[in-house]
Amino acid sequence: MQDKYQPAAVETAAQQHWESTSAFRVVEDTARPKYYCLSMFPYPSGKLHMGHVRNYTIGDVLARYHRMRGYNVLQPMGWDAFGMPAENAAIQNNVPPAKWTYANIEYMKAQLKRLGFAIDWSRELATCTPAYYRWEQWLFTRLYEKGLIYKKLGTVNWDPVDETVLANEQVIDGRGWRSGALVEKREIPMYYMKITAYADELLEALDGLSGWPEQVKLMQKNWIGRSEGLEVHFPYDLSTIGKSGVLKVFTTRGDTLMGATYVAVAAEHPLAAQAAAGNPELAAFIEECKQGGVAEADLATMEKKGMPTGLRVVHPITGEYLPVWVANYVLMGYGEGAVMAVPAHDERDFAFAHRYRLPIKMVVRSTHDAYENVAAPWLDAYAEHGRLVNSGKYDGLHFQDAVDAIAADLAAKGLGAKRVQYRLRDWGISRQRYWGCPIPMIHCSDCGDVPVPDEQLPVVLPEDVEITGRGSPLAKMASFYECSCPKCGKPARRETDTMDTFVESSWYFLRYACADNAGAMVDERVNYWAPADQYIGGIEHAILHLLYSRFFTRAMRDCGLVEVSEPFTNLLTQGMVVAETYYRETEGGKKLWLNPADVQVERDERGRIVAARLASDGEPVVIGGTEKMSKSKNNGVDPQALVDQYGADTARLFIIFAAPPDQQLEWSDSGVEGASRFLRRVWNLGHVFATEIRPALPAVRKLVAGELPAALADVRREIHTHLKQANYDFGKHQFNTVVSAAMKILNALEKAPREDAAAHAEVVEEGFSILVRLLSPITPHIAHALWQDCGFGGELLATAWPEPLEAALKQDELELVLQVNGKLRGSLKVAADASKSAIEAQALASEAAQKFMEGKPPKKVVVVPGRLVNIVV
RNA sequence: GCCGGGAUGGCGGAAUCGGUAGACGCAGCGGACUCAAAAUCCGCCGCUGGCGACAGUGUGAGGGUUCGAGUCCCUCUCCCGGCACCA
Repeated sequence: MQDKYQPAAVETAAQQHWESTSAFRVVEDTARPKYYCLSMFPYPSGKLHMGHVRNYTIGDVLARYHRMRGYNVLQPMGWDAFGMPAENAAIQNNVPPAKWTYANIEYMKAQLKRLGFAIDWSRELATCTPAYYRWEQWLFTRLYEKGLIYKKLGTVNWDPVDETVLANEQVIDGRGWRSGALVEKREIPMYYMKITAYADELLEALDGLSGWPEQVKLMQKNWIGRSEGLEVHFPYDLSTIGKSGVLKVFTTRGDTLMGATYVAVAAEHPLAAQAAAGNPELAAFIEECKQGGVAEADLATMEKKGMPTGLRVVHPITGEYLPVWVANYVLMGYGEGAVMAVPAHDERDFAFAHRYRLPIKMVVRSTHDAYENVAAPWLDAYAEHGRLVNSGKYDGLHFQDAVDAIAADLAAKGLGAKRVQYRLRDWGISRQRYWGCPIPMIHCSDCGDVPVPDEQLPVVLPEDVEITGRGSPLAKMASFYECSCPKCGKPARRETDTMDTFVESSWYFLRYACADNAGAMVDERVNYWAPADQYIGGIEHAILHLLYSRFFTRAMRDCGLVEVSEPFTNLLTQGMVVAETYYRETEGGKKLWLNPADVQVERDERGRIVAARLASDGEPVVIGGTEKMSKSKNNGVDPQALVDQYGADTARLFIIFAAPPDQQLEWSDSGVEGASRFLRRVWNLGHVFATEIRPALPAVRKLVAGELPAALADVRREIHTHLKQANYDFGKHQFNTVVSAAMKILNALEKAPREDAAAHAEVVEEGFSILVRLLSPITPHIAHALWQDCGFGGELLATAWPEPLEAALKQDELELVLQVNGKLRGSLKVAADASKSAIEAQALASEAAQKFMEGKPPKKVVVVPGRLVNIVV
């Protein structure tokens, strides 16, 4: 055994051992409980970043811990390999997306291996390979035939200069990021997945997900947004619209129908187009509404504007004429593209009506005393439920009765009914991009849209393509889109859109179960492994990715492919990795971001940071605050450099110790030093144990006989107490305090008295073997080496997890806190089995109590067993 | 704008059911070892007052419930994540 800790040698040896024994390759085994430990697969962006290291370290800790608990553990890994960055890299560096992606995968895979994760690499998959996406295409055609995929118009960001569709991320302040052109909304035909068909099930099933964080379930619930309300039909006014018909709206405030004073439609609504035909001013306004991107955050924060159309509709109850307005805040993609406006009881309508001097009619009297009329400014009370006024026959009815009565009257007239509406919209999956899974459809002028037949799958994405950033590459490749109709054989055109990359990530976790099957999407092995027992990934995926995956699992269930409905039993959402930022302002007022590695900080005598300087020139820099590690802020710490300098175990230990998994992790170079120092101390104790302490072990063990000297019994109790705490913390995934417990155990072992060498050796042997096992999921390499070198016996991976022993934990005397009037005034030693009244008597008699009671009689004495005594005077 | 979350020493964080606030670590300060430095080891370390014993005070701000609140309730401030084409 080396007397100094040499991480590189230790880690290479351990990794070679695991490799040569295929330690992490796993097959189905019904004799043991299975544990499918899944981490979100990475996008192969080039190099691993700290977020990846954190994610996979947490996953690995769980995987290794459960393995020692006796589970049959699967921990797979793959690559979310389609996506925009590959196209951007292609434009920038003139590298084909496929080549760029595969090179990145190769590099990042080597990095993952260097970190020692217990991954079954035989199941590795990359979504950009035909072997993977052919099954996505196959499923697409099944879902299309089931009616779960359909085509309709969708709104996209259009860059008129580059003639291309932009992602929301590529629209900056309403302009295209490359061209700088003003972005417009444009409607194009797209394929949609009918996730709304599962809206109710996705919502209801949230209650059963006891292993998910409440906040994630709440976000999903609000995202699905089930609301009960009324669909109301406003008949067209023939004299202004010139034809019969009805304008449909949905409202959750059917009780306020009598207060509706106008209706508003989206700029793309047919009535808006009709009115604009003879009204240049309105046509100009509609054009204006089309400017800007489609991101909801932008739409929600922009100034609410509108214009009258001159058209009217008829109020379905009163028969009054209501004006039809075009408003920029009404969206064609939501519901019917029209809303009824009740300015007296809706904040947005209230502001709009004030701005355009539209009538405001109060129809609900709230419980709010001051609420007699709806005067500006807006009060939240205006939106309360209450009894109706100014509503004719409905006066006096409260919310639910009013909705019921109005719904009944609307139904009698055929002008509306109660309806459930979801905020959730169907999932538009068409992308006008190259680096994605081709949508397997063929457009024939005679037969219409025809799915590609199974025997023609996969539709292979050509890899010899030129990426320019203008237009859609596939739409320019005749060799790709020219084809013949599978039905009639005539020349036809292949669909040139690719799928949203969220589609690949919606089922990869099922494919891991049988990644080697070239003949089917999934096979019976999926029913052994699914659902994943633990899923680990960033909180930023709380809604979209997780909801799509839940939907996809159900869609595949209904195609008979899997038995389960929920893909992930337990969910752990990890926090971000953040680091300090530093910058200098250039003459143009731009910020030049400097990497923390190149900056030295100055501290005052208390250790507070007072200034920072660039190491290379010694001149000051501005301290910019902590932010998420990113390229743009240049505050990333390269995991590779960290592993090269300190080793994988130190990197893993620091990441686990620095913060609980679900909170943000603040990078700290000195914290890494501390982690490294701790591992050196562990190694040193291991070395001392193997060379000096172990030979002193007695032939007959006193641990078993219970004859330890009192001081060593205390050390042993402390170790088992920390172990108990660590096991509890493991259960709630609070791994940072598991490390704390390990540190406390090491402190206790180092300080254990050595007078009785034989008894000391026994306590250290037991305690150190606990420490090594406790650390093994977190720092597996050093644990592997120490387990061998200390002669604890057998393969560490196959060793059982340690459990605290009741005999070691037993205590005769407890120390209680003594309070007088809730203030800490002393402590109290009591027998472990003392009764409440005995404790009370002992407390009252104590010197500290006498002193602070100042002779007054006790009014009340609170005794919390094992904790404290509080005397109230 | 809407939805969700967070705030505890100089810093990261701990405190399990409402029961000793600051475990563990980092930084800092003092000391030992050393020719010296690094490494290592020992001690101190929330804030205010006090030589000290000790006292007061303290978990983003303000109120409340309780014998007792970091923890529960109400109001507010700031920061972070998501908002359907970043992944």
